[in-house]
Amino acid sequence: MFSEKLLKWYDLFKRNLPWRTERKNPYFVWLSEIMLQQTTVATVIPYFGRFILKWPELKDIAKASLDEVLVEWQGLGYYSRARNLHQCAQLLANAFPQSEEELRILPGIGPYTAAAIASIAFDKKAAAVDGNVIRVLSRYYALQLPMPRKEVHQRLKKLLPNKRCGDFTEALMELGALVCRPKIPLCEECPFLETCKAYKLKNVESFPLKHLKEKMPTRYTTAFIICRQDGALWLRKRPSKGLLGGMMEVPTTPWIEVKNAKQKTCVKHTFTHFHLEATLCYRDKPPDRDGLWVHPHDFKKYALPTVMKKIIKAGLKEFESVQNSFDDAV
DNA sequence: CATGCGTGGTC
DNA sequence: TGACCAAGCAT
Repeated sequence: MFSEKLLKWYDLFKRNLPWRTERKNPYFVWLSEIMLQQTTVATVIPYFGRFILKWPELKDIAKASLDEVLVEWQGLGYYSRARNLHQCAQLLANAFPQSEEELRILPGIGPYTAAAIASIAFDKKAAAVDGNVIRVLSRYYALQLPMPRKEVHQRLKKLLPNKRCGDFTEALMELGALVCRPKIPLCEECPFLETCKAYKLKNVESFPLKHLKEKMPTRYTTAFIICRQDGALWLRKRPSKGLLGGMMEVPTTPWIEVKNAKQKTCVKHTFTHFHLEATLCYRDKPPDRDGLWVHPHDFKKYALPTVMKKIIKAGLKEFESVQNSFDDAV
């Protein structure tokens, strides 16, 4: 029996992760699942710890402002998750629904997360299909489909146990993360070594089929380091939707795919679907009224995405050396 | 259904 | 250094 063998393995090898508490905490499960979307466990752990320290329960984060949530989320990426998290907390305020169907309609909760919360937090019989599960079952059944998600979902439903559904969901993902890894899978340590079709075919790593990706374009911009005599920097808030929605930034020229030959790239950063190269430009007066002065000491009060932290760091460093050489000269 | 949406680690 | 990857969702 698939589920029995998997659960036996899980009991022996599961990790102690901060959201895996003895008594199931739906708030912890929800928060961790949102954070773990497209994000590694190692990256999530410190963020999760800070969130539950600041907001121990759902009702606590429900009282927080979006800006407060974005400040704690800064650096984690995919900022729409933070906006949806905040909205979801406000909608619920008190408690989570327990069915996959009711969870599914909440902001930021899609098919995977709904099934994951229903099973992990409430032990409902729900099939949670994520990247791990697609990889594990694509290999186990040697699925040659280019888009195996639907097929994997059908197969997974038939594998679900009647007891310990939550553990089963976590176990399958844990197997994918620790043993049935994308690269260099540890097949010798896998409980399904003898029944895995991909292993029998001796090409485990070729599953699931990966489609070639288009090369990412590079966009170019000039970022303005607008620094006042007292060291304060001019920042503004980005529009609430889209790329880095609701986060703070230094003013920049439009990000376009045309390189200005004369300018020298100071900061490079890669986003989901393009590279960015930024040139720095120094000013002492803001271009308009859209923004505010922020002292470096107060940066932590504002939600700055990693790309802007890089630009500001490079900008202030450069500014300092310019100032110092000026000071030396006089 | 394809595209937009971050970041840090790894090889 | 750069390409690829990691517990998806919204539109």
